[in-house]
Amino acid sequence: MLPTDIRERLLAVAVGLIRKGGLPNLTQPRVAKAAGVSQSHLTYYFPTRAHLVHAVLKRAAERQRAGVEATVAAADDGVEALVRSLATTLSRSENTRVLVSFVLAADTDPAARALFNGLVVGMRATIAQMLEKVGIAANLENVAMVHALGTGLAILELSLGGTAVKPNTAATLRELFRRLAENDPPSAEPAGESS
Amino acid sequence: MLPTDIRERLLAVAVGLIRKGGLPNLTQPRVAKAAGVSQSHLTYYFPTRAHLVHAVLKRAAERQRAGVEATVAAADDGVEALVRSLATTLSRSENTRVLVSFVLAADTDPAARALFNGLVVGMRATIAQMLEKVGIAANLENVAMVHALGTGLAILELSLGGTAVKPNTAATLRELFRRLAENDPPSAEPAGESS
DNA sequence: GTCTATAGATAGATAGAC
DNA sequence: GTCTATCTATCTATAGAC
Repeated sequence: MLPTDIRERLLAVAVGLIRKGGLPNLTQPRVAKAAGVSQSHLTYYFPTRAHLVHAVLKRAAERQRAGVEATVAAADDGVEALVRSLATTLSRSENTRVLVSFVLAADTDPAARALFNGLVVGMRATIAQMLEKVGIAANLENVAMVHALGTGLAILELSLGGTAVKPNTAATLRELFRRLAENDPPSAEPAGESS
Repeated sequence: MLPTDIRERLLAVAVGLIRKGGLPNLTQPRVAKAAGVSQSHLTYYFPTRAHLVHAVLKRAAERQRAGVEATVAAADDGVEALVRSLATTLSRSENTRVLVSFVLAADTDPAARALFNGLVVGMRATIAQMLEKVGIAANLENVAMVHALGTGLAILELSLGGTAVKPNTAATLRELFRRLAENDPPSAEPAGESS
């Protein structure tokens, strides 16, 4: 019941709206109504929609990271457990709607882009931990590959789910991990790679 | 100057709006204005916004496919040429905004989902051609992997472009192709692979 | 801090003349 | 086929009382 209690509830409600209907679903009237306050009271905490979106995405990013971090634990039980846990996380539409919201916001708002930046840095760190746990080199190339593949799979799951061409997320992840594990460390050419 | 001339112009204008500002940028007043017709005349051709979106995405999908198919030609010059061509295509924000528009529309509209379905089928066929040209097995696993990775890279380019954490799209593609080329065909279990 | 009320903008859609 | 005009709904934002 702190003074910030309502602010917290507003954020929680707003994150829920994004998770259920994406960024287009995040409107001030809807947030206010779902939180049980007047619309102008929402404005009291978040003067403009941009403020609201920024705060909500920040909050959503934390939740998103927590979700992926939870799957790190699964890596303790080996690659197959990790694959399954990851596939489950990537298949959740709610999570991907948050991702897409970031993409939309980042495309038009530099502040949102910076936020997404931070989320990505965190994601990469988490992915690096995963790879180490299952004995795959956690270098930049491998982390980038897993990150990009995971991103793509999540997007495809969201927009193809329930159709005939729906991606086999678990199988694709399994394949990638197999190849990353089998290969020698990505051998740089004679001169070596800089970045 | 066919009777369908204006309809075509409307579609062309609408695709441009999506490529420049994504689906949120596609509004009826804007399409009508940019095409130089009245808003109600737009309605004459596309009675509702859903009709418009459907027609526009269909048109955009053709353009999208054509873009990726153009990169197939690059595969004739070897993997490195293909990698560069692909990376360029995936880095174009305009192309990715079309992709994101499909994702958004598909998430709420079954008709859009079906359209995206068709686009994906075409994409996969094109990717299979690419792989064959550069001597990589064009099986389902490899095609799915390239498709998902490309999708993820495009998304990350759009939302991280110009930042410190921007993905190295070409390098990541190169890495994947290297690994796909090196590995033996994804050995199926004893029984062999069916489809 | 919290509200009611409302202004101002824009979008989607319809009516009806030419 | 093409237009003007308008209706309705929704959203963002502000004013001002308590």
